[in-house]
Amino acid sequence: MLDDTDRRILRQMQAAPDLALADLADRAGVTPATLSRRLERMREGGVLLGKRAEINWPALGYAVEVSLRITLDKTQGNAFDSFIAAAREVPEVIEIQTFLGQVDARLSVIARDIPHYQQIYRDRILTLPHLADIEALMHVARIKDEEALPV
Amino acid sequence: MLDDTDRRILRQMQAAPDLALADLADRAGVTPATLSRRLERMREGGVLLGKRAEINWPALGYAVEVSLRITLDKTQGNAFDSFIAAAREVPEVIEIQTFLGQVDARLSVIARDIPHYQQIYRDRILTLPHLADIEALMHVARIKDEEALPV
DNA sequence: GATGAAAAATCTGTGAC
DNA sequence: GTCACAGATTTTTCATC
Repeated sequence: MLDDTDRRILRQMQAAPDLALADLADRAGVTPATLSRRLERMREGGVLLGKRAEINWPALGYAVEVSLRITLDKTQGNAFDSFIAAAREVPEVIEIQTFLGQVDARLSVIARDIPHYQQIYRDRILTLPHLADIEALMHVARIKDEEALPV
Repeated sequence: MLDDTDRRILRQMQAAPDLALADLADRAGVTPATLSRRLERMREGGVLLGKRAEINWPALGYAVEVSLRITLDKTQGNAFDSFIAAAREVPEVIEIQTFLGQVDARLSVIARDIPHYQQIYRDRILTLPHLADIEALMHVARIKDEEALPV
């Protein structure tokens, strides 16, 4: 379903996502036409989901990022679904992850500064439905190494 | 430094990252020429970091994702730096986040299946330097709502 | 100083081999 | 899979507000 050439393409694409097709083709050792066809195949196969614009939040004035670990009160019907639905509506929540086990979810929240974070926390997080427990961690850095993914 | 037009562009770009420039220009209510110039300005200003290809790991055969919460033994010199440096070298670690506080870092690890995860965990995670404590959470879903970001 | 229209340059996708 | 080309897209130029 996916051969070494495809993997090489994906690897190069992670290492240099903004490259034009011709340059990416060079690096992956194929011609642009081949690359174009393989990308199309991977998009159709659902392996390649699309592109995402990366925004530098601190540069935009959002200096603070906090990771919240959430446990829900699951005694009521669909606590999970209504919690997620409500959390998605909070603009400052930029990421939601859900888990199997004792902890139910993790939210990443961004804010301009600490007072702004406090305000979001009180007004928009603590008011989310079915909360049982929250633990907060102040974020320092996010590191991803695009060149060493297991493609 | 960043006006409403820029914000509108960023917002539309998050909502539909794969759109061609001309279509994006339409939605943001500017001409392609203006859009091109403003994007360039935001790239230079460091607000826009670039585009990133999104890979569907399960479709690629990586069905398991685990979130590891790491506490380090900081009694030795630069535990932090050497831990991060070593973690980056593990291909299956697709994300590293560091924190201020009692918990030091969070790693996202992907694996083909549970036995494969166990193998990575034993051979590549537990061998990382300066580990004091690890807590693992099995990942269920990752949700991001690009249409409700605080741009 | 930034914008819009149109030309110029570049890039992508398709068909033939 | 490759080559060459047509079509589409992006960037730059130039005049304008």
